[in-house]
Amino acid sequence: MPIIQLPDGKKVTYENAVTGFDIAKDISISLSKKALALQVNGEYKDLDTTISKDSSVKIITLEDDYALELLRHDSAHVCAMAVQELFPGTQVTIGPVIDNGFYYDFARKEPFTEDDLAKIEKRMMEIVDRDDKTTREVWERKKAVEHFKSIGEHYKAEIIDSIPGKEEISIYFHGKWHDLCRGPHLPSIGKIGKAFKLMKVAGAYWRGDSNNVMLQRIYGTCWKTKKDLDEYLHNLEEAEKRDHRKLGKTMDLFHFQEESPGAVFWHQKGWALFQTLVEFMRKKQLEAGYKEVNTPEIIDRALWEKSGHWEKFHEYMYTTITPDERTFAIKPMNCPGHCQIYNQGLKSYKDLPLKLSEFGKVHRYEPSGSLHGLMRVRSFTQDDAHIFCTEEQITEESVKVTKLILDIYKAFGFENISLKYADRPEKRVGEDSVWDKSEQALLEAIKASKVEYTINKGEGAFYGPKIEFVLRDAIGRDWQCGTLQVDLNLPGRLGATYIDKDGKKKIPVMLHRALFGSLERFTGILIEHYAGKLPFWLSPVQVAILPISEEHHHYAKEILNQLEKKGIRTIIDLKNEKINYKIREHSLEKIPVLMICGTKEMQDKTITLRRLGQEEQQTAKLDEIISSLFKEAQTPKI
RNA sequence: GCCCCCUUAGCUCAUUUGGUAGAGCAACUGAUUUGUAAUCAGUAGGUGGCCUGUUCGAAUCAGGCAGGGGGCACCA
Repeated sequence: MPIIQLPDGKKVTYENAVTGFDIAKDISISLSKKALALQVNGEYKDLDTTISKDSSVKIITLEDDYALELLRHDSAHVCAMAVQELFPGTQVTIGPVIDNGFYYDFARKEPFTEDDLAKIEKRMMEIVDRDDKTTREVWERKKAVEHFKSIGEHYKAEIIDSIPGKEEISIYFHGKWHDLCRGPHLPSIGKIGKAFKLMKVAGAYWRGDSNNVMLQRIYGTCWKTKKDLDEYLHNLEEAEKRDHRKLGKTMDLFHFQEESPGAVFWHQKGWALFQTLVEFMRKKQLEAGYKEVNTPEIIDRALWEKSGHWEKFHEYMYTTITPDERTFAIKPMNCPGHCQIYNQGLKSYKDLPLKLSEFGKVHRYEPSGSLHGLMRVRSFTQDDAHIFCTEEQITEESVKVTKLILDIYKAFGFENISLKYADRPEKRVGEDSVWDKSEQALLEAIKASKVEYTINKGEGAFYGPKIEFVLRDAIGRDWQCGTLQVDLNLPGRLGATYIDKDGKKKIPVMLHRALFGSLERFTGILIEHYAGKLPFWLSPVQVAILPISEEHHHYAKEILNQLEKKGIRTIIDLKNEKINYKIREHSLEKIPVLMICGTKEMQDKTITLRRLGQEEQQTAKLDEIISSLFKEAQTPKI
């Protein structure tokens, strides 16, 4: 006699065990038609699940958020069905739900082509029309393994083998087609509707391990309605428009070329932006008590052996052999260099914390397939610093670093920031007592920042725990930028010491920290965040002066002169073109301020100003406008 | 690094099955001297990523290399 409690608090007593479908039907016929699945005592189940014990039950319909997951999961199955109908002999592996859709990994010798994708999608539509009923069976493990082996599904058999003994092996049938699956699923395939689309084929390693064979992954997107699907596709197009690689070209900021893969050729405008960032960071760091230094790009292999980098990372290091047959490595990190500076002269506890910062250009031979515009390069500038301090100072310094990073991010309009905290991994160096202290210190820093955080258990570096700073951009993408790591290893290896109060030599703790990480990458993030429409202070060209006709050229040049005196980055357009043309051209270049001058302005010593993306104009006295733009050009206060 | 795809004028892109390339914008020249997102006309511009092969003939077919793109793996 199960008593079913519904979300509105109502309790219904049944004589016998009931299915979710029965419950829905008892509530209303319309609900039974809309019902997709169940939530029984918080767990999601199939609609036809039999309930024999007292339970609280919610009927899931398209209105629930969870419905989207069901739709996407079923779409993955339909994709697999379509593939196996069209390409017999293809083995299925896994097909989970992901953000915005699903994927399914297949094992097949011949690659899927773009045309195949269209065919598969068409077949999926037909399968949806067929509207096969879904049923669930629980199989005995051995039988399941043998069955899947017998039909040539070796990957499935392997998956079943690896499922923990306690769990039951559930097989879902959509008509004749069946798959090992945890579920739950929609009562019938037709319920997924047609708001889905296959997006792309890609390679993916079996079980995510690069030692394994490569499977073919088909990605798809799936939504509740056609409108949602269209909106998603539209958003993708919009995101493409702000791609920094595209904008970098059209805005004349930088380029790459094949002779130096993964290294940026900064054009004048891109470099102006880059330098503005550096200036800003330099100012903020000096204010925060950092001492800026600079260390060699190329250092003898021996030092990298001592620091441990050679052993762990030499395949990612560029090296060079000089005519005197010495092997040098081009620095992939700045920390050993900073340790050398620290080591000059005897340090006292009174010198700590010592904060050495550097805009250090580092080179890492990243795997070719990982390169991606400015976001992942082989040669980049870190806004790096190392804080040498005592164990007791870790907390205070970590709090300061966290605050500095958060403040700086906010200056760029990144309000949505989260932290990832990673604690001790299995393989590590250092005393557990020091790990206790370091982890504690980082956690305190996080709590003091009052920002949302997640814990990555066991994901810390072998030399210490770390915090990673993640910011969310204007279109909701997350970027991991800043990092703060406690290092219990390197100072000892490189012989860093200080004399403590008791007169004894001790090894300092080193905090590695980067605010943006790679300045190249951060520039890319900024370009995409602002969709190329950089704020005035960052814009490589801040003002374009557009005279109406030739008789206004003289006045325009006078304005240019005054703006340049104030350090405002200005161009003047003396082309023999109509004002419409000039406005269009410089708007497309995303110059934030256009100054138009004609006869009126020339007579009144005024200027007409038009801001990017706005149609309204503002006419005012020249000196007023210049002084207000000068203020706007200053780096933001934090 | 691995899988798939791509590489044609400065940029964006055409050239259907092999018969040695074409447009728009940009550039240049001339006319026009213009009031808030493209004035008109003309000129010039290409070893079709690179190499090798098949063929009477290759942008087109095959092989190799490089770079790029989408993923996977990697990211001290």
